[in-house]
Amino acid sequence: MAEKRSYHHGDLRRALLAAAAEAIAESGPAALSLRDLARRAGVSHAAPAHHFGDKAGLLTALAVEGFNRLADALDASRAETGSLLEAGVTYVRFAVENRAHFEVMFQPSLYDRDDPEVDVARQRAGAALSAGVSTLDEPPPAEETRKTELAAWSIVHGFATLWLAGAFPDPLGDNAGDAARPVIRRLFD
Amino acid sequence: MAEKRSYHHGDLRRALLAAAAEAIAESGPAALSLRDLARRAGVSHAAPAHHFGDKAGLLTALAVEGFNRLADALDASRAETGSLLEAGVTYVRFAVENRAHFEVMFQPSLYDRDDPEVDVARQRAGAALSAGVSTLDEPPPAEETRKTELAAWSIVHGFATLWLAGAFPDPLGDNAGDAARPVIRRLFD
DNA sequence: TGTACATCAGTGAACGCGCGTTCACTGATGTAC
DNA sequence: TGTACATCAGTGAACGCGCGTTCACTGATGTAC
Repeated sequence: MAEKRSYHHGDLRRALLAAAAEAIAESGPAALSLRDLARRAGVSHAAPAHHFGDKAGLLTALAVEGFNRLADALDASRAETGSLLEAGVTYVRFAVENRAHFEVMFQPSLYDRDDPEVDVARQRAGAALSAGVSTLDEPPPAEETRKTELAAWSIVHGFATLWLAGAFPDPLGDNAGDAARPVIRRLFD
Repeated sequence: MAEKRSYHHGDLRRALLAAAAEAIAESGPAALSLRDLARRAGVSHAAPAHHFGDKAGLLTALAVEGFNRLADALDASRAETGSLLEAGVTYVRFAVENRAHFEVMFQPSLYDRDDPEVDVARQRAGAALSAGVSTLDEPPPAEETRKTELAAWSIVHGFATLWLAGAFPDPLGDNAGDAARPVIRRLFD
């Protein structure tokens, strides 16, 4: 865990973000405390303030990281499959594999939604999402494109959210992406 | 506000639930404290414990109330319109009008998900949701029914969640239900 | 290659605050007779 | 109709705890010469 023991951590910022994601996955974003974070990272309790100022600053950084990861995943999916259905599956998989980031991203009261870095990252993700609709075999007419985007976004976001909340009564297996595929497909039949 | 001033409140339990919904709508479920609740209801800080034990107990009661309200709304919608599309609109409207309940209901780490009252209320809501699918003009074949249910639930849940999070970049008006209608319709075209 | 100095990351003690919880209490209500 | 008593809802003082924040500090790193 702590290979080199020195006064300076070396990469504390990254370590704190990772610790935050871990803590949030366990107990939710609101239960997070900077002191607990410092404990997890093995530094003094005042250290996190050096990098993020306060909790909102930390969560802002986490949101930026999350939106960028989502954009990366969607771009990669589009490059590989060129399929809106698979982009949707990717979205669901992202949410489950990056639960903490996902939860923070869509709870903007927790962070500084007007932060310019957040804005850039969110727009990247939004563009990656929109690009997926153009990959449809029969792209909808222009005036319908927006509704299709919203419908696609809603169905994958809803599925991911319900899955993470444990809301589905019957077991759907342990792979959220695979479970989502036939459900999302109904939108395009 | 406080018409009759007496030692006994009369309906403190209900007043506390209403105060909780108000506080949660303002700052989220995690920021809720029993002391703040007592302040809002104008009683001593130790009073809430009499009715709910602790915070989880309070949120459990709120979740029960929420699932029952949702079931009531869906049942009423089905009785009036017999339309799955309108049931979806009702779901979205419920989420926006009962934001605090909705947020708690789908964050089961906050309350006692195994509470028998919660279970009953949740099953009521689930049944009301499923019943909507049978109102489709062309009900899907049996083996497809479940996927249609999940798709319908996902799209309305996702739309509601994204709306509440303020995630939609462009303005969609101030009526969530009306904004959702054409989006949900895409699932049934 | 060596020295001096500025900069910066992280420390640790101290503080005040709101919280949940406990507990002996008090005031109101309901019931038995 | 009246009295005694049990029950229960709500009180308020007290406690210990983890938190965020502040601040003088210390150790490591980088840079100028």
